[in-house]
Amino acid sequence: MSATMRTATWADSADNAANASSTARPVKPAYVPPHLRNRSMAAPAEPPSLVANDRGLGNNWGSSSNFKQDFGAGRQVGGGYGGGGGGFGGFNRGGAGNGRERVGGGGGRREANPFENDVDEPFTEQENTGINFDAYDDIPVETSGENVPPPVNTFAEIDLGDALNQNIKRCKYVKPTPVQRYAIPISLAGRDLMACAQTGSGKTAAFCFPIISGILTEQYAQRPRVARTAYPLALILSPTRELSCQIHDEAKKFSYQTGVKVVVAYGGAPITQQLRELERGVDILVATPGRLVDLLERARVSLQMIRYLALDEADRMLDMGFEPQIRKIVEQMDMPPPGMRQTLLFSATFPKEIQRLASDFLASYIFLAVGRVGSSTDLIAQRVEYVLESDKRSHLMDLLHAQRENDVNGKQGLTLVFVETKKGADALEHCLCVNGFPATCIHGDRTQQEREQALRSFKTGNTPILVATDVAARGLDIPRVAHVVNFDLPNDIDDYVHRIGRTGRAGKMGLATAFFNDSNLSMAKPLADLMQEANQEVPAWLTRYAARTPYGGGRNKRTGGARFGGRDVRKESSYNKGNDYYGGNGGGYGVPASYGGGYGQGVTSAWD
DNA sequence: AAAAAAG
Repeated sequence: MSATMRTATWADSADNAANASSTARPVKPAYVPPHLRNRSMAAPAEPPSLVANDRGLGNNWGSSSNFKQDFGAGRQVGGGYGGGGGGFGGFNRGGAGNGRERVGGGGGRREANPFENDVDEPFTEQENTGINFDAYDDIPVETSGENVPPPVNTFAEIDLGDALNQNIKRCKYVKPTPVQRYAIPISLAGRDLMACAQTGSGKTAAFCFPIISGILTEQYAQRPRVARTAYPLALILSPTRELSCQIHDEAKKFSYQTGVKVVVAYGGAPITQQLRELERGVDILVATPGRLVDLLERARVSLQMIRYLALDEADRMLDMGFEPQIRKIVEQMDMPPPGMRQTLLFSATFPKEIQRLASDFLASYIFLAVGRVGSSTDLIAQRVEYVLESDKRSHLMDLLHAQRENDVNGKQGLTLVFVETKKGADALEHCLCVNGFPATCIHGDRTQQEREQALRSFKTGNTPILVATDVAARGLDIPRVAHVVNFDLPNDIDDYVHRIGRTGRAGKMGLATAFFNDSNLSMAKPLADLMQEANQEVPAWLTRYAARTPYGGGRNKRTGGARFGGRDVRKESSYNKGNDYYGGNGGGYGVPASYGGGYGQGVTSAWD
């Protein structure tokens, strides 16, 4: 891919300049912005106490390098050290002392301020205030299970600790989202959780807050000191590299100045840097399954100290064939069994396979189902247009052109264009660029660096058009996507729902346009049904196609009633008896009989 | 059939 091929000719010179500078910027997770590099270099003689304050660890503790000095970095401290948490007064308020001393020993590197990057975002809170928080109140939520802790209405009601509360403020979170209102108290109560919710609903914070808070407040046994092996306390698994990066970025914000160390590991990037990060100590490890298995086999990571396990986008991971690797990680390595760890399982859909995973990985769990923020029902306007294959490109450019005319205050709304194949993505991107539309693309054949660069360039608005395969369909939270174009419709209505879910996020309106032609016949009925349910105008021609298409329309999971059939699977399994580490709960897996029929059409349509 | 992910 030559650079010129990806250079837009249409954007004005200022845009081009911005584009060039942005794309030249390295975007690896460990990237330290220049101003921070300068700062740490400019302050070599910074007094230890100031460093300690910076880490939020209280006045008496001294710098981490002092810590090393006083207690010997490589020495086994032994049982007597157990008092360390209290003895260092102020260190996380009586907490995790010895467990995190590896982290403290991390060499006194100054923690980069993860919020500094927010300034780089051209779209600031000014626009974020446009979030329609009232929309949250309409989101349907269901919980089930034994002794479900009541939801909270404000962050203040939850005791997350000062440091975390401050980071919540820095994140400008005003009010917990529905999934946070329910999931945080459940997790803080130590319960396992099976949650049906999508990214964009505030899911990441929902599982990060309790994990960070737990790491800060609980005592942990001394972590073993095997050379070059990292012992994280929490593991967060996600299906794609970009999603792992995104979770890592957020988790770093949430754990800023808490001393809790977050590390990300994923494929496609050089492993050496990740190994170095791991050696510096890790409390929370965010990873894609493949790279983690690699690290486990190299014995560079051990899971024996895991207290928290979170699986994000579990259905997606199964779709991608990760089940063997996930089972290996969770069941066949040295991870503590259910009940000895706290497990949080998140999935946008809830098919049988996920239920089975839940019964295998969770102990006495609480089930939580949350409707989408800005579900297709209300916040996404859906259009379908009949476009011949040969007309798609010019039709897309017409749309993009019209969109440009409509732009208010000079800012180009972001447009995400989904295509079926990687080759198709490259070709369309090239076509758009040649015709003066600033586009980039993301798919699995691009290098990880190119992928991250494309995403960044898109997010910042430098390249307001992103052509993508399904790598970007789920989970990625890209604010300000104004328009999702299904240039090629997927063959599965679920994929369609996920794709259009990239817009209309956080209570803002979104537009989704689909190009339909005779190669999409199998989608006619599911699409028409979905749009109908979402109170969208269904074109008469689509209704006619839908009527003509044989029932079922391909593998249409939405018509299947097997969503909750998994309950039986759970009953059949006898894991329950043997693994009930909670003792008192008598094996209640707690999905109520009433659950199956409990949802309105509009709600299920957002999940299935 | 295509996409994603370990190298």
